[in-house]
Amino acid sequence: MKEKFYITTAIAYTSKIPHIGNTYEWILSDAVARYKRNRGYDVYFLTGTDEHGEKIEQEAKKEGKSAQEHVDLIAKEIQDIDDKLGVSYDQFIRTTDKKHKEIVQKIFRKIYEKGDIYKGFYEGLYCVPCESFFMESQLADGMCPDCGREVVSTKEDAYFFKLSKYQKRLEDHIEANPDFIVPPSRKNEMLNNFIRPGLRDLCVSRSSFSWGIPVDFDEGHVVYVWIDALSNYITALGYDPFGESDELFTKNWPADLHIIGKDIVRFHTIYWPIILMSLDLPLPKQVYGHPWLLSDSGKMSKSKGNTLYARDLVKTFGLDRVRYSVLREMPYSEDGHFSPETLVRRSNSDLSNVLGNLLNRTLAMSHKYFGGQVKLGSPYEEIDLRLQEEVKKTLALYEKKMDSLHISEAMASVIQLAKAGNKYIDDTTPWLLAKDETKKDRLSTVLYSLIENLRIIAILLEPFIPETSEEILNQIRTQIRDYDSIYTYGSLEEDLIVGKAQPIFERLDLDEIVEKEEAAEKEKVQVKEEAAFKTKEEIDFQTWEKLDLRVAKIISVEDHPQADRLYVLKVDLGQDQRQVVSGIKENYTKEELLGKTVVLLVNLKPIKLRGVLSQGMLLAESKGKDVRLLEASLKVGSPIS
RNA sequence: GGCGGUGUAGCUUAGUUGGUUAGAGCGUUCGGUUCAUACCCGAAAGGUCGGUGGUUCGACUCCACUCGCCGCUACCA
Repeated sequence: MKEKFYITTAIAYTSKIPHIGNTYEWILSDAVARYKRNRGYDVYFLTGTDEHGEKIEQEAKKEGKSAQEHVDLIAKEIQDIDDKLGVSYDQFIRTTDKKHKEIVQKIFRKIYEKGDIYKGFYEGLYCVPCESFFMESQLADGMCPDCGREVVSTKEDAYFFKLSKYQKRLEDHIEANPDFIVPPSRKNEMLNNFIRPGLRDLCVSRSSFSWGIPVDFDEGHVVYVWIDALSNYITALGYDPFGESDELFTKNWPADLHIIGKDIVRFHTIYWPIILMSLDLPLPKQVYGHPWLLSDSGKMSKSKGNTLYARDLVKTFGLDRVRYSVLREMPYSEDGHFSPETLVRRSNSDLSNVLGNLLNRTLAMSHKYFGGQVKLGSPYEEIDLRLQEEVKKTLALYEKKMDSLHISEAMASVIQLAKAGNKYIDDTTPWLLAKDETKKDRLSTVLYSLIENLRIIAILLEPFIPETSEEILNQIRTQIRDYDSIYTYGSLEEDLIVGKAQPIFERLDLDEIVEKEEAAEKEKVQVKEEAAFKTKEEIDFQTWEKLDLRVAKIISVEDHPQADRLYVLKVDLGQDQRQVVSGIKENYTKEELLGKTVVLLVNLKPIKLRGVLSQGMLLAESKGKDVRLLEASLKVGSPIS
């Protein structure tokens, strides 16, 4: 009987269309899932979407849609991206699925009945006009930091999860199972920052918004999104806390591997295990908090305008180049860097020059010398055995790296084998053998070795570049494609007629691509700017007249004593001087600011910012993180209208 | 400011219990080859392992301090 392997990705949050950095996780998980299948495991691969929460409710409102319409649309897009990336999931779960919602309600009730969830009060300081809660530390002189008015302490009903009850058990489990959280740096982070200092009871219900799964025994409360989202790993399998769970569940739980981003390790290694403990279920065997794929200019985000989308990349470069390069650029534990340039470089060097060319020259020679006929004409010689030794070494290294999730290094080991093939050609000089009729048999063995080598390489590359893997095997025309066959060197059929060489990866011109990308980028930015041109609410002239703007000169600049991103400025208004706190430290040095003539909104209500009084606001143009002060040329103190 | 992470050749990086000349790929330079997608093969140059101090017979590896980046967070009127 095959051993099972249950692997999951985090479910994608459906507030926005994910970029390549988000998408990376699915490719990574897919590579692991494919590898495990190849190794003979009965793999169940789950992915999906996380569709509840206040943020989604707001996002939908902004677009004038209902929450359901919004998530339907995004979930469809996400599934489409998965499909276009060749992600071989077995199930795509949505947290708005009826089944999921019902089971989450049962889970919540089960834990409540057990006494691990209790009803309490969410206490906070509330500013009625602002409709906001604040913590003691957020207050400005005991007043609302937003409007300066009084706040009242309020209590709101809420449910809490007794995390502390399981703290010791969790800590013991993490320590007894060093591979439970990988990489180890993440494990230490969890223990030192969260678990050992003590877990506080977690508020697991919300009543301030409604887009979520209702608590079925208390109207007005919805289940906290993380309880909702994390449960997907068992609801997808048909877990039933009260009755009989589906066979899918009994077979697959506990999960063998949760692959998630390093930012949500906390939820998966603290909250999730405790939920499972409360339900008396076994814990997942491993949680891998993978690093982030950063665009060359930093973490990808829409506001920076350097966003790359998987589908665009696939369209431009083809699926396997994208899969290959994101997986290859990603280290095991540190963030990786990605850009179209790195893709092109990687594709040319590894895929075209090393792999593609090896296939091409091998098949070309086979046809030139034997009409494509494969034969093992003479016994292996020393050099052939050395190549076989290389195969054996590669296999061991590859499996070790794949088993420990060092994907990029596993890939490197296969490319290394392709390089060994290229070297083997240079060492055996088939074109010289071909000139000597008596060495025909020797030549056939050389080519047999090369084709067998390629067959093995193709099989090893399947988890990363499935389309190309198949294409290589097709060109060789071998039917022996199972992973186990590579343990026995020489599984390749004899008397095979290989196909004609077809380039699998054309070389790409970096300059050309960059040019194209830049042109496309420009267009995109333009479109974005046009789309973004929305004005704020109209105001009447009287409102405008209320603004008192004056020309001011900066006469001193000091660092804010308690906030490293703020300056404390003194400005001269002619008849008066003012102190203004401003967050422009990232954009201006002290020297640059000193003496500048700028525009100040002088009748803005004064406020203390981290203890320092600020009497007004400097006007600036801002685009993303780029902030430039408006400079005036008039006399200090002049009003502006 | 708080918490955490990180700093190895021009670039991207490996380094799993501290042990002889710190590995690799890309890039660069030189040489070779022609079966091949002007590709491949070989060689070379390039690192005071951020800095200082300590533990040790011995430190990239452990400890302390320090500098530089990054993330979360406070704060950006």
